[in-house]
Amino acid sequence: MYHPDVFSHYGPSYGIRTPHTMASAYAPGHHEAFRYPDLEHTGPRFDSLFPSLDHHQRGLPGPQGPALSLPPHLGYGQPPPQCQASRLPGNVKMTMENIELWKQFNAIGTEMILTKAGRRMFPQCKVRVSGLDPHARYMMLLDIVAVDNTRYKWQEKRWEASGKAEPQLPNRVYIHPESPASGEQWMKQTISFHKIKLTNNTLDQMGHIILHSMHKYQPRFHIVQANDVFSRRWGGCSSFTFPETTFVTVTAYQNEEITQLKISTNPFAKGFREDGMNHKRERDSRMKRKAKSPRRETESLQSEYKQVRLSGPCDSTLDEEMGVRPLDLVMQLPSPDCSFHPISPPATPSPNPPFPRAQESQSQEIGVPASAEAYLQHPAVFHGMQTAKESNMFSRPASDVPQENNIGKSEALNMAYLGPEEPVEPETSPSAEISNDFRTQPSTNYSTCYSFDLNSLVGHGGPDFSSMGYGPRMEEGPLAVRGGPAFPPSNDLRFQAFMQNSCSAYALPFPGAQLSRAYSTQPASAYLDTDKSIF
DNA sequence: TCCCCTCACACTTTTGAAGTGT
DNA sequence: AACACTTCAAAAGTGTGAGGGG
Repeated sequence: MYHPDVFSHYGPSYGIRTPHTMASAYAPGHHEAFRYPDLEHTGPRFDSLFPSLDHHQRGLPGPQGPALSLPPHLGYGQPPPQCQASRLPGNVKMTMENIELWKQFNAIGTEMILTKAGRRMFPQCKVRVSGLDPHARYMMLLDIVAVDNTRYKWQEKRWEASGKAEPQLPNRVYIHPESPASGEQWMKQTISFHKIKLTNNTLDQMGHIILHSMHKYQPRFHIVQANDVFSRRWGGCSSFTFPETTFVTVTAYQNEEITQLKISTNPFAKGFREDGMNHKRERDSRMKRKAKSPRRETESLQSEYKQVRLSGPCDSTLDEEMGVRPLDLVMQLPSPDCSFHPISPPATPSPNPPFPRAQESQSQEIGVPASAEAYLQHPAVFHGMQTAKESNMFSRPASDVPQENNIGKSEALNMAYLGPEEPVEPETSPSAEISNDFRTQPSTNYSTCYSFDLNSLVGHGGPDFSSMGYGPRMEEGPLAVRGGPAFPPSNDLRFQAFMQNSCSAYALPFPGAQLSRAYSTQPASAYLDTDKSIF
């Protein structure tokens, strides 16, 4: 599990702390929350964020309040608080491109492998969106949240609850590498999140998504209107989940059916198919021959290999892409209806069974993009880099910010759960100023990562934080670090996944490796302490 | 003893640099 | 010289199964 000591390289105030008492707002049996005292003492700063919630419901309590879990409104148990950004218009829809494949897996009980180095998801998350403004720019985010507070075990050929879940890990958010792109671009192609990797390595520095093994999770997709990834202005956001994409994390497959389905549908596992060279039968006979005569084995292998290649092994990539499935693995599935189904209340946690067979097959828009909101407010926290207090170094004092932006939030929250089909509020024109900029909301911790313009970063010697209201003005120095590599004055860029995903896409002058080196050789505090003249 | 995790392995696909042709 | 296409080696993505730790 986490220990503050092992995260020291993230800086002194990076706080993964020992779990404290459970938030009283959570129902009994819910997860044990991490507490972030830095945030707990924020007091009324957060009040305006959730005007329609009573204090005890907010999960963002004052000093005497219940424990705050961070991410504060992840997942299960209670409705997450309303996102401060407006929702995207109601006609924004998302469909899962390979939903049939997901359904096949879900019918059995999807398992996803976790490895230390990170393992890709299969099936992959491929979505399509519609209803976006073709000219506006959007970012696509994905995060993975625990579905319930239960740890599972594989027993008697089924998943059974085996106790309470491990404390939640800091939620990492994957930003699609093509973000931001115009609505037109997003809508004309399948959006694939295939590069996401899952790990059980709590010390992971590669930016992979950290999950616990033997737990149940679900991916969430977020569409955020933003002109660029560093923009200070964020427009509306909408979030979506697909019930079929729920999975249990494992370090080795438990369910033989899942293994076989993965082998038959994942091109990389082709070698383990009946006709594959890595099939058990092949391997066994190879081992026997090898034991007899190593040299002849090699020759025989080569000839076999040629034959297989010439005869053309079965290509299940085609199966997947053409919608053709191995007959023996097709399960009885609920009728596909992937139409958009906005605004569903969060499901009541039901630890068992982990995979209800007849789930609705609609995407569910999370009217409230729970952790996405928290992410946008405290991205670095989600990346395991710093506490909100730390990220608050560049935040404007709450008192400096007008309060009127919260008008209408109460209605928005109610609508999010009561389910009107109409958009919460009219969307601003893409070319117009995005008025609902929750980064300028009171009580918001401004992101140090995305909160300056790329132009200022590249062309003008670095951002002017003071003019942005993010903190002390950096008088000197563009990007060059004295005696070290250049990098933008944003400690959040230490999030390597972001760096890797963003550098090429945004043509940052700092390759991921360079940034990695820069950050790995400097304690986080060095980047945060302006006295040390890093910038 | 059991459960879960890690690692090395053999196989496959993907990626990108180098070479070749137009 | 520039571009498009092909080739090929390296890198990366798979499940397996032995072995180890708690």
